[in-house]
Amino acid sequence: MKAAPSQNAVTGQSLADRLFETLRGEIVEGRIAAGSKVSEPELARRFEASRGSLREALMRLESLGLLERRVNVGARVVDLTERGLLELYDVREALEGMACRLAASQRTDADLAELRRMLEHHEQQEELRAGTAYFQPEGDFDFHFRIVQASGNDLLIDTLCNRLYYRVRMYRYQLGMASPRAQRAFREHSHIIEAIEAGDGDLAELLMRRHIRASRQNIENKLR
Amino acid sequence: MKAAPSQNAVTGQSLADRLFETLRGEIVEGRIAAGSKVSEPELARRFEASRGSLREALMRLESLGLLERRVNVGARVVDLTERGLLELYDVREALEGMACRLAASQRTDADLAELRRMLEHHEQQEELRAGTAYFQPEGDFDFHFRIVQASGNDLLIDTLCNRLYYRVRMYRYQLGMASPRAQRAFREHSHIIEAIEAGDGDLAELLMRRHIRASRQNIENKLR
DNA sequence: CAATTCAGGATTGTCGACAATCCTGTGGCC
DNA sequence: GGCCACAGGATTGTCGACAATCCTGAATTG
Repeated sequence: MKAAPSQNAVTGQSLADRLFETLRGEIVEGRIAAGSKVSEPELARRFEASRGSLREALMRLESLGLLERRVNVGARVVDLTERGLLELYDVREALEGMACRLAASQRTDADLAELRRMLEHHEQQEELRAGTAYFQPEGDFDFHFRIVQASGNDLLIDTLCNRLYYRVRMYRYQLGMASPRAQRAFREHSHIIEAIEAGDGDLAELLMRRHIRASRQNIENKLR
Repeated sequence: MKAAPSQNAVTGQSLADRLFETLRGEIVEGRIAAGSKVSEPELARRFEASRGSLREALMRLESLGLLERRVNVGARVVDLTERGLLELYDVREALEGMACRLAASQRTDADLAELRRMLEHHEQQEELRAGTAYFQPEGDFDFHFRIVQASGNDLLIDTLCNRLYYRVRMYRYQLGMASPRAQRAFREHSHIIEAIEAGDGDLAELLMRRHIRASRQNIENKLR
């Protein structure tokens, strides 16, 4: 009989991994305020972990772009700026446009079925709250997430899903961008998937870029 | 008089920073072979540093995509695959195309002067070795680097220059892609800069995407 | 002889302590 | 009153050691 295994062996991830995920959630949801300074000893006490493991988590958060660290000074949560948000939209437009193009040329039956199923699910939820101006952020998120997965490009998937999307969610949570574009966005999603089904990469990319650019324009107008 | 300051204060970077940069160079240039396992104690002895500082460097290399780490197993240098190289091209096509579009709309006199100066410099070097099939990798690199800088989008700049380009250089060094596209690439560069000067974002993006796609096609043909 | 078990060695994950550096506020000086 | 120097406290960077985990290969068994 082996000794009681640590949490490490059970979950297949290290303590630093768990700290990283926990802190990532708190930063994204704003429980740790944007722009605020984070103290290593304070967090180490709070999570009852050593500073070493915590530093590892902080370093990963830095590589995610959620934290900024300066030598001998410490780490701060990035602050949410209008410029940063618009920059995010431009990069997403480029990458998700490419994801659509690739998804259209490399599509599999499984991907298409998944996309169709998701769209029907969203349609259902959409009808339930028809008329409300509230936009389902998770539904929109699902859509973009699945499209990127269907691109089959691991580098693209990693860049968007493991890096940029956390920043996207951070802006969504904290600037609370409820969008009145619900119905229009849904139709746009539908058209994008149709283009992917048809294997029309050019059109799929064009529609996705328009979709994201419209969302960006919407935000830009609201901020002024 | 203060005590002798550590290297830290002199260069404004930590020991882990220097280890990171050194190791990054060795991986990019292949002195640490692609696909090989890296041992923390071994490198710690070699650089006469503690394992802690070295682990920090390794973690940054992981976030650069040059290393893959698995819990309780260790780190390996990523291996160079045809698929990975082609994925890189697709992502670059999307991002650098957008960089061109942004550079065309946000161009400054300083950026334009810099681009022009660089182009003339390349032209000079080009004539010196006219006829040779050898393609100046650094010149091409300069070009793409400067264009991205001129985009003014910090997220885009960071993603390309501080992440993807190290992988690009790793493939260039180790798969030694001397390209016979020298003259054609130079003309393409020239046309892209003209479009940026004219403020034509659509054209600038189109030309850059074609430029990168042609390079990708060239590599794809050579590999088969 | 092949497959399996299980110890030994090596490596990674985690921790606490020390030294170097930075920020703060207090005192002195012009 | 304003500016500068400077000490105190706190924080970060670095290090070595211990514990948990994984890989290797030899012994065992069918």
